[in-house]
Order: sequence, then C-alpha cells, then structure tokens
Amino acid sequence: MFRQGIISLLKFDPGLSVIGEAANGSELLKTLNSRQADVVLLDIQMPVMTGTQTLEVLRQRFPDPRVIMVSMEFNPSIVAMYFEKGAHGFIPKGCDVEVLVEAIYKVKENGNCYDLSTELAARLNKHSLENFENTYVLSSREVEVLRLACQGNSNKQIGHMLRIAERTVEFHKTNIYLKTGLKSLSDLIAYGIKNGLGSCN
Amino acid sequence: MFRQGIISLLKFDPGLSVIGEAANGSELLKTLNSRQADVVLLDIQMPVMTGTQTLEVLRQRFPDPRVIMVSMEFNPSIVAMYFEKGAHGFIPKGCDVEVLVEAIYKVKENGNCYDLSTELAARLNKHSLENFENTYVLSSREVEVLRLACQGNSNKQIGHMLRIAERTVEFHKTNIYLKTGLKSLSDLIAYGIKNGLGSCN
DNA sequence: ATTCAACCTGCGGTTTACCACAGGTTGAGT
DNA sequence: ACTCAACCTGTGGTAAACCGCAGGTTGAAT
Repeated sequence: MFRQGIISLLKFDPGLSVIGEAANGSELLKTLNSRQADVVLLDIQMPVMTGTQTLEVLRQRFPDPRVIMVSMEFNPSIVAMYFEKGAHGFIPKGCDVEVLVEAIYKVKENGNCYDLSTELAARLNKHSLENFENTYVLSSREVEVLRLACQGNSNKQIGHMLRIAERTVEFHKTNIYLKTGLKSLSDLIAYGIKNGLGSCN
Repeated sequence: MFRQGIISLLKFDPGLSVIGEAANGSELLKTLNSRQADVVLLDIQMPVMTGTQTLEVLRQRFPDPRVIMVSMEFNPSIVAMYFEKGAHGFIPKGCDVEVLVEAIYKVKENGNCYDLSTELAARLNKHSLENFENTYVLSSREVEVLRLACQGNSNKQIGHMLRIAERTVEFHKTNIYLKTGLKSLSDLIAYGIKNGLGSCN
C-alpha cells in the first residue's frame, strides 16, 4: 500500500520513471536481474529479509544502482551504520515527497544525501567524525548481535550462532547500551525493530 | 509520506473525498473538532500516542465517525482487541488500495470489515466466538501491561504504574505468552511494537 | 616495533524475568 | 445462591540478563 502510494506520487515528476517494484528483499534482487536501476528506494522495515541484510547483498551483487534507505526512524547510530554498509541516502518517512524527489535527484548525480535538517549534519561538522563514530555508531558486530536479539534469541543462542562466548554477547550488548543510551532490554528490542532489524516485520 | 501516498490514491475514486489528515493522534482529535468525517483511517504505528490510546479517546469523544485501523501486521489476538475497543475495520498495509477502498465503502454503510481472505474469518465461524476470545484475544489489562512493557518498563515499574503487585504483572505476562504463543521477552516486545503498542514509533 | 581499536573471554555477583503451587476478591450472569 | 471469568497476590525457586574486574588476540596504521 505504501509502495503503491509512493509510486503514484513519483509519477507526478516527469524526470523520474519507476521501472519496478518489489515486496521484499529477495524480490528486489530478482527484479534487478532483469532491469537496470539508477536509484533503489529501500524500505528498512521489510518482510522476509531485514533492511540491513538486503542492503549488504544488494551492494555485493549489484554495485551500480545507488541506494536510498527509507525509514520511520532517524537515529544517528543507525543512519551512519547504513552509510557504512554502502547506502547513499537516508530519508525518514515523515518527510514530504518533495524531499524524497530531491534526494533521488541528488543521489542519482553521485551525491550522498540524508535529511539535512537534522542534528546529524551539525554533529558531523562539529566533532571529529571519528570520535562521533566511536561514540555513537554501532559496529557491524554490534548490529549483528542486536539483530539476533530482535529476532527473539537469548544471549546464549546468539553466542552459539556467532560462535562466541555468551559473555562476549553481553559485552557487545553493553556497548550497544552505551552507544545508544538505552537502558532496558525492552528499549533495545523496540529500538532494533523500529530501525529495521527484525525477522519478518 | 505514507499519508500523502494514500491520499493521492484515494483521489482516484470519485465517490470518496479526503476531508483532512493528521500526523498523530492528538492532531487527529483537533481536526475532528472542526470537520465531520464519515470514516477515519487510523494507522496503528503512530508517533505521540499509540494506536490503542488514540482509538480509545476517539471513540469516547467522537462516537460518530467509523474507524478503520491500518496496520503492518495481522494477528488475531490484536485484531479482535481493536474491534472490542470500537474499531469497525482492520486492513493490513500489504493489501492493494482497491481492498482499502472497498473497506471504506463497506464500513461507511454501517458494516464491519476486516480482510476476509484471512484465517480469522474462518476461525470466527468454526469455533465459538467466546472460546476464541478466551484463548487468543488479549484482555484490556493484558494490552496495558504489554504496552508499558514495550515502552521499556520493568515488571516492577509496571506494577507501580498500574498499582498492582509485581507478581500480578508476571501473571498477566504469562497469560500474554499463552495467548500469543510467544516465548521470549524479545519476541513479546517485537510483537507489541509491530502491533502499534510503543511509545513514539 | 608499537600503538590502538575492536574483538574476545573467564569469574564472580546482583538483578530481573519467569514459573509452579496455592489461594483470595469482585462483578456479571443463571 | 451459585458459577465463572477476570483479576489479584504471596512463597520460593530457576534461569536469564547484566555488570565490574581483569586479561588475551589480532589486524591495521604510524
């Protein structure tokens, strides 16, 4: 329904053409086999595959199309993480469609883009980028732990899956708590789900 | 963005007119003060107020307009809960817009409506409604506990807020686990968030 | 070669979540 | 008066999450 809506809105812009749509990550990959895209709009909350996983596979198998993540949330820790994984843009769903159209053009011209009206831009200029990353951005290992936690696994199970000790999972979780400022497991899960780490949402 | 999309799609149907839109629950209530609506489309995942809370207040203060809940998920336990709280329709976002339009007409004519292609309809006919409810549908107390849990509160905190013993919170949680078939706290939180119980998603 | 960050781990110990057992209240319906 | 469902609560115990302390590895950059 969301897809139908966005597509019908994008059709109002004569400079853009929608060459395909997909209900989930694996459909997307199939579509890209037959058609070439300049820009891919990737919803973070998807069924079948998580946004993170889809992005990873997408960048590996189809390096050409540029990617804009579309999300309900806008957390610096998460936004930066998606850029590190190869995204070129990040747009919260709260934006007007005009902003989205602008972003599509910008990203198509080899630019990067995230909603500039936000605090992140300011922070990236003020403090050194590195310091910011070490303080707020989740490492890929941490994202992995968070993802598995969001999918209902216990620390022990996560440790088993990643072939690390339960203690190490706790260690990563502690760091996630520090970086995100969250305090309870409930908050952690809620945070993860809203940011697109979840089995089949 | 989602709203803009839906509205542009609904405009294609000459029998419908969109008389207003709102970004969250309290905006909705303000809008209804000045304009009368036949049907309200209420997204379950909203900022500021949860879907449940908005529905409750809406039904109290504006009993006339009929309400269709729009959600990513479709869990019998939750769907039935929303009907009990006064909703008249329930549409998953995965549906085509045609289904939504159909639903709007149906609900406007004083009918109730949920996606008939689903298992729920079958179940409601087969087993007695009462048995179904006792087995699957969350009571209002249980929903309240789940909501507070999704907002990051511990059992102790929840007990404090609802003025009941911590033990009683555990009791309700156990029942939620039984009714939903979930097993871990992570699953529980994920379930709640996806179904519109969450602080400001 | 050294430094540094990210990763990994073990040993306690505390807190929180959960569960089995056992029971009390209250209000609506027969 | 009785039933029944939903609600509430205590005791005591297990498992899971979390935390401080203390330390080891590895790979990339200076």
